[in-house]
Amino acid sequence: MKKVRARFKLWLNTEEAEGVFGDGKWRLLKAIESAGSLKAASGMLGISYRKAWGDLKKAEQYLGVNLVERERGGDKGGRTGLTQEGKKWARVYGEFRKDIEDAVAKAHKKHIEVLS
Amino acid sequence: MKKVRARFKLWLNTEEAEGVFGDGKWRLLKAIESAGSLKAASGMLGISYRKAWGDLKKAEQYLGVNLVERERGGDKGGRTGLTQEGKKWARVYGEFRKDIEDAVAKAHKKHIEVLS
DNA sequence: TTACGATATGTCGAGCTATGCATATCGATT
DNA sequence: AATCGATATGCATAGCTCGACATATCGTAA
Repeated sequence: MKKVRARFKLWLNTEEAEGVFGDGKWRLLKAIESAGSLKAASGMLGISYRKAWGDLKKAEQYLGVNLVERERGGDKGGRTGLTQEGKKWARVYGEFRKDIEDAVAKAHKKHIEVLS
Repeated sequence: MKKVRARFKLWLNTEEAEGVFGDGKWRLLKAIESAGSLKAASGMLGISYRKAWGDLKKAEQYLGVNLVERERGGDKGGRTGLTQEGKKWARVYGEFRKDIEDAVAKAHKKHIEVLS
């Protein structure tokens, strides 16, 4: 048997929609926080602005939470930053995800590695 | 904030290929075990025979393990059942997955539900 | 008031995955 | 040897997601 590594994907659903939050949107929030704009954030993550914008809209719409505050115009064109709610979501989801990451590593050692 | 449920996806990679085993292939093994044939198993799972066959081939090829024993011909046309290795994989992966499922439920309670 | 750069949003096409369909092969039973 | 139903496998198509492209809008500073 060859050596295998475990991978996982984590996300949140509401009754109306699937994938309203997950690793991608979590990374997006963190990137927005450090970059100060949606455009810069999408560039950092290597995804299209179009997708980043759509992801953000979906998350806010279906969670029913304002994650970011947006400003249009101005000499810098505009900006996007996290609201308090957005910061909370970034932090809480990060902790949630970390717990799962640890659990996967632990379970992999316990169950899968012993097969080798 | 609306009510959210956590979902996850789990899979295994080798150095050569991604997704060589995971929930889908695990369910396939279990279905083969109870159905006694690949055709019946794919029907049970609501996936095409073509996909079930490809998934099985991929898993065996990249794990380097014979998961099933196949028989062609005969009055019943043929059959497919699990090898000892296949049964072990079905069991071990099931336990692995269960640990993660529990961890996700627990972490969801701990981190996400409190946001409501 | 003009210019600039980011937000906002629709649309078409590319890439990937699964499905449907077609065919070939196999072998115990009749 | 003829049959039957499952395995084995290629290919063309449908469906879906994401990205590229195209605009429109906004508001401060020069």
